Amino acid sequence: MGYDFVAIEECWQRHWAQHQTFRTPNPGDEGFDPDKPKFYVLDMFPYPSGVGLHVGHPLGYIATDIVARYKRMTGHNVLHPMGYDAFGLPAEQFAVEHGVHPRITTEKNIANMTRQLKQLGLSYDWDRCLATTDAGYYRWTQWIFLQMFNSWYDPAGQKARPITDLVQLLESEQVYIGPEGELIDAVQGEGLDAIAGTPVGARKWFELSADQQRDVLEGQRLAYMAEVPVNWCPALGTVLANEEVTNDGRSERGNHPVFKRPLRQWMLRITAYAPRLIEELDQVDWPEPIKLMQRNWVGRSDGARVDFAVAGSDEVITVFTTRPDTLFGATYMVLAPEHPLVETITTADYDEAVNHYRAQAAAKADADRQAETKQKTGVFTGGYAINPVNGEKTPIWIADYVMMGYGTGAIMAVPAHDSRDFAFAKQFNLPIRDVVYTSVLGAVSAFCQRFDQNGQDDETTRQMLVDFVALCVNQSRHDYDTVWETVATRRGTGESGAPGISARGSISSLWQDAMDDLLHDGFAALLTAGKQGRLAEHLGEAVTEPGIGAHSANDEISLNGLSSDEAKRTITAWLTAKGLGKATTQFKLRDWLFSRQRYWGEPFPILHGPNGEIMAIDESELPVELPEMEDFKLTASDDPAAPPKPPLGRAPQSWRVVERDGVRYTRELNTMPQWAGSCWYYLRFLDPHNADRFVGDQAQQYWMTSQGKPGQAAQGGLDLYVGGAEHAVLHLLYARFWHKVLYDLGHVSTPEPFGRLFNQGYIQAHAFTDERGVYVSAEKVQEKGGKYFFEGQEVNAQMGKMGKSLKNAIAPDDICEQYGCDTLRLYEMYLGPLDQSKLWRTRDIVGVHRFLQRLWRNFIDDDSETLLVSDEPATEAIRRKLHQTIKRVTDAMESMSFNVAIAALIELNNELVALDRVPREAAVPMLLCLSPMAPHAAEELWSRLGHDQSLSYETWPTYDPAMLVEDEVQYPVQVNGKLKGKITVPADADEKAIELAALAHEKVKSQIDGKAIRKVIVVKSRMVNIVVKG
RNA sequence: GGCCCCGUGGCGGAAUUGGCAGACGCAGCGGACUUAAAAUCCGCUGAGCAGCAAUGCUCGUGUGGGUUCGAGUCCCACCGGGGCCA
Repeated sequence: MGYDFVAIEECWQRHWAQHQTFRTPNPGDEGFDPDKPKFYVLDMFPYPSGVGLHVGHPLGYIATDIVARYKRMTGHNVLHPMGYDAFGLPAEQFAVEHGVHPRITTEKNIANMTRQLKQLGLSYDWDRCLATTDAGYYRWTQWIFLQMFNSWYDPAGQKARPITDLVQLLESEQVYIGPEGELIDAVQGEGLDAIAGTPVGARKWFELSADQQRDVLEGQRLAYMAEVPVNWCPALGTVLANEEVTNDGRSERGNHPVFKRPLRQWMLRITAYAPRLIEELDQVDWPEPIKLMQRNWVGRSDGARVDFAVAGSDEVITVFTTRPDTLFGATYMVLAPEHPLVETITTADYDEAVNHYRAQAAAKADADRQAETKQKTGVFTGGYAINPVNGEKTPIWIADYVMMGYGTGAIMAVPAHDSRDFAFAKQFNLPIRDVVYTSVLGAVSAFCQRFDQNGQDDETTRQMLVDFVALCVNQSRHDYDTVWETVATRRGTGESGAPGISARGSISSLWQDAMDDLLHDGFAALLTAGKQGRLAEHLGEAVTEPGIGAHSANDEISLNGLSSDEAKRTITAWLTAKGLGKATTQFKLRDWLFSRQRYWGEPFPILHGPNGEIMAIDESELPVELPEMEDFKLTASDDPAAPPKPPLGRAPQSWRVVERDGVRYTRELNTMPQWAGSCWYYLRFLDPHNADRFVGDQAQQYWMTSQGKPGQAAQGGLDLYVGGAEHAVLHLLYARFWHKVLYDLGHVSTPEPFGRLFNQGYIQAHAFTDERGVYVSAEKVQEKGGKYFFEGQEVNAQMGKMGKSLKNAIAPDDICEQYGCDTLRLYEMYLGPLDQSKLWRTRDIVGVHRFLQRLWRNFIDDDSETLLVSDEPATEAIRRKLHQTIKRVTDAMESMSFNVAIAALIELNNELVALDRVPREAAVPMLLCLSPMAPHAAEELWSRLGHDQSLSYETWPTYDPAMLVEDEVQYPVQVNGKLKGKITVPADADEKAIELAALAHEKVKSQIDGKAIRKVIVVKSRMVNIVVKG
């Protein structure tokens, strides 16, 4: 009969289901053991797609399953759930095309995916399975939204607080309202004018009308409505978040064009959390690249706000710059075309040109405006601003490379030290003035100041320049006068170069090349540029590196000679003292656009009143269920100006209109984006059936808080979260934000949700294109002599991430049928390191399948079906191999190097092949070691060994370190680092004995014969190295 | 353009973190069993040179330098592939 994987796998999957082997009790439940440490391991939330899984999907699921099974055997309470992120576009599109309600499609897809997952033998606690589309789930998604709606971010306490707290602060006049509706702390008097008493322009709460009071609160809520420029995608009929738009201004889903247009939409105030989203990354154990991507996305930049007075007016242009050290080099200013001051500043002569340009800019997409390759455009306004550091009149331009959405919508342009400003200045002939020098340019500049060619030939001059620069830079010298003396003297004596320069010819020639770049127009040009402080212009590009300040001084301060960091501090302090500016931190992150014009999403728990007032639905009335509808047609359109029409606008009036106290309200017709449901699902898994609360306190505290036990995420949160790197900024950023809000409001007990994150790589596969470049089904491609053919035609082979779009998907169902899921599990893990992308090759599967067959034959006689396991003790050699294997597998489990664990088990199994009977003392631990990876085969053999219970909760085998120590150790002997021979000495030999043995080795003797032994290095139980000379 | 990650046999990949490079698997070659094939079992398999042979020598982890008694591993520069941001 042999290894009958079909029967075995069916049998054990049924067994686990019937015995609820993997049901995990919560604290307080029957069967819960409070003495065990917890381990929460989770896969990223999958979308139940209609085409089902391909073999790339389960890669992470198999890995987490192995970890879950391993952790159960090492005495942890393991929480390992699975569920579905089931709202989203495809089901809705399917509904449009086929008239099937999205709920039906979704349920069907979920059922299929569950079947596929169960077929892989994954040890999920299926009792905890959930879908974001369940009313019992999205009820709490809506509840969390209300938490945000009813909260504000207290900048003083750096945390979210109930909005009622703010009302109290306002009523008690601890907080005033500023002219722009901003909050002003009455005690601290935030703001420049607030020295004592009520700050200028600030109002008290009672001075406001009810409408004004409402507006102030709306302006503070974490969930708020605002008219903002949004990413509008007419083809999808919906708006998108910044994170859902690609670099080239298209939708991430579907690759449709996206346009900017102003719309009144729901927003989440994620920007309030920008500093914490960066800082608190320090608390989690995540791959460094993902942390980096998050930091970059949040985009903190430290700099200064600087005020430029407009000449001949009271207006002030405020700019933000990260390079206040270059302020003396600001030779013009640029406003975004939309900047509100443009009209005031523009003089009559320039009115027409400015208006024309503004109209042009408005028609362009942001992505086009930012593209650096595009030629710079702009027009002069006729106005001038006063540079606060030197009183210079600088012309004010408008240009579309400056955008209203970033910073203040105005910049000071420093063409010498910013590439975009440089290109613009070149285009419009604006002055370019050096104010920061790198060490090389600093030396060149110093040389130009001191040099007078005086009839000397160019070659000598060039050599002097090279020597001067090389001396200054190589020795980091800034005492230019002394260096100048040296070089000048040397020229007089006819010396070709100082020692240390010419002696190191390569360095000297390096400088020659660098100088040649500067001498492209001859000496006179360089000298003039150097003397005038126009080296950047001479070089032909902006010098953007930090360096040493130059040409930057006024009567009160000087930045000359200061490093860029010192210069920034100095000038910022000066600006602050003068009331002309202030140190400021800015973030790239924008607030999260939270409305979508879709049907298949969570409805907002919000009502709109007849006068535009917003009213939240009471918690007790949740959930707001999606209305039944039959017409899901999208109002997609090619016209960017067409107004968005949410499908819920066609919902029955009985749903849309709600009466409260005699007032008719209409429901919010937008729905939440798909990311909403995945922002907190890991919390619902802790207590999925709780009808009274989004998650019970006890469960939340137990599963989310680290008990400081080995293996747990030290900082709390999930102990292991596994998924693809594509969620680096979207899901992981959004979920951290929600979690922090819940934390601030006291609903969860850790500041971070995911203590440890692991990114699995992709599975790649060959993909094939025909001569038109169209992908053809990889299944039907045949190989002949290194070439590939599809239906007789030769096709091009490529590599790509497995998936539908490349037509190279392979379904796990087929592999399971042919080899069994234990083989599939082993193969996927054996492919290579989990975090790397790797190539799928179906023909390699036989390798691990043979391993399972060989294992089976070692345990069970093929003909008689009898057990080939004996109670005789194992030989010393087998016992050693076993303990080595246990160690290797255990270490590999801890580091998730499952490929190495499998290799170790294959080695052990190969040793057993030679035996007639497998000793029980080896068989038992071997099966336990194998069981996380190939659980069905392991369970079956375990039961054949006479056990009547599943091995899922057996204790993980331990190894005896003494068994790893050999009696005799082989040492490689090197001579001068090269392997020359091997010696075998007793394990307890001391270093002297090892050394003597090594020196006595015949081959070594011949190698060191007649040479002086300088040193012998003996590394205990490693190697010996003999260093000889001569 | 900036930042990050990665380059090891014909292929996927190991290498106790600076200490015998190539574990394990695939593919390939040879042998056993078989009427035959499949399956299975045994052996060989980085390259070059020398030798009938056992074996010996040399080279070898993208390239070039460096640190070190010793480098796949650390540092610098470059080349190539991938990712993120502009």
